[in-house]
Amino acid sequence: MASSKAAPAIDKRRQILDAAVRVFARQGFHSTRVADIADEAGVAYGLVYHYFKSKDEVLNELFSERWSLLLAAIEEADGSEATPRAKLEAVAGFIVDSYRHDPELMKVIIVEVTRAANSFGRTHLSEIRRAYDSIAKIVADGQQAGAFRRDIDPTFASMSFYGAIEQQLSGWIFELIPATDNDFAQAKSLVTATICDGLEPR
Amino acid sequence: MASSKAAPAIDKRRQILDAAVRVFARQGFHSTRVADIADEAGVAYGLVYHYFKSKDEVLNELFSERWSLLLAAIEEADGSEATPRAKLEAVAGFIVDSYRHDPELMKVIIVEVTRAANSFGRTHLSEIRRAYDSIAKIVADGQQAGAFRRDIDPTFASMSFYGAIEQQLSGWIFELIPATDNDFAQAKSLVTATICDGLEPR
DNA sequence: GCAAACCGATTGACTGGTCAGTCAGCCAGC
DNA sequence: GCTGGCTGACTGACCAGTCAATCGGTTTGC
Repeated sequence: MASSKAAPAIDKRRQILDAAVRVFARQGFHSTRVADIADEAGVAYGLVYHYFKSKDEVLNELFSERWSLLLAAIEEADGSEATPRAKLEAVAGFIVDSYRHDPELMKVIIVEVTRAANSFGRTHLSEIRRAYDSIAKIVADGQQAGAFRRDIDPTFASMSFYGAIEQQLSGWIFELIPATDNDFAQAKSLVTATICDGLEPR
Repeated sequence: MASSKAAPAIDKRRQILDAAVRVFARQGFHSTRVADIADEAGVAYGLVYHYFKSKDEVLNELFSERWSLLLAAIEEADGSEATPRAKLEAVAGFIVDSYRHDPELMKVIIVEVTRAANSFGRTHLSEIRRAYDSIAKIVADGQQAGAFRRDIDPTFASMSFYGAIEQQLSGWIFELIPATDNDFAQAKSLVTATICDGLEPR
């Protein structure tokens, strides 16, 4: 082969993960056979089990890789000097950009984990919760600083904010609403505008 | 037996549907065996196939029964003389009450259909979309009437509104947030307050 | 009245097909 | 010639859906 020395092991592992994203996005986790992943990756069936304990572990790895980035992004926004509103906008922006950058991966994460209460959602509940909690903290600090009204529970606001964004992504995933670069750009500011300013005129 | 003439057929069918809700809610659709449904309903395995073409059809029936009520409720709200904001509040109220009244059924519908893009979501996409569209219409009419600002796309607002509510239900379903009668009552008004007034003080 | 034919509801053992995961060995590079 | 990444045929378990048989109530014929 062309590549001679660099550990091919890591390449193959990555190859399998990337292939899994494509196949999971196309067929969904449940109707994906391990053979489909191996085929898509161009490796032998058994190699999947060389790198991963099970089919589940492939999905777990995909989720954890990405979710940790999201958690880091939220915490970075929270730690910044920006206004609470700008912090929320940064979070929304990160999520939208994640989708723009790799829609298939985000589709898999949302459809198979985040929204799958009975299967993988259970497994990753604590990681998912951490995201909600961090967003709630941004809101609570905003209330403390007088930037947000105090009669809305921060946890509640956090769920609404995250729910609104995820529903947008779902709309794109389901192809219920158009998903052009322009829509992505709009979504970032509109989510924040809706949640912070409200639908009623000021 | 005590009951003599009334068709027991219909009872058994209902019995199977009700049992299916419980089992689906407990184990999820995918890890539910048809035998589990039959056992829970106290009927023979084969009877499930007497009343339903397949395991899928049981879930389809459960979804359609409930979703048609939701669509009717949204359209009734839309047709009323209330303010746009009150219409949204009525929709939120209906959904929250649905959960309060039968959390297991709502759990099944949300987890297995509404949020399952790759399986049943696909099948029922047009029914789901109809709900989003009806909510968008309420928003659009509100904009027309000057009650809502016009720089937020009605489809976008509809997704945010519905997403915020569904995320609340998900929080209850996942047991991430408390679900007392008081929380239900609060949620109804807070969703509308958040979406219509926004987080920032007026 | 009564029995026989009838018929839909009900039963549950069985089958065919599907896959996740195993494992015995191959071979490329050192 | 050894090591470990790599191969893919194989197996055991699982389960949706089938179907032949039974049950129990109703109708028909006399």
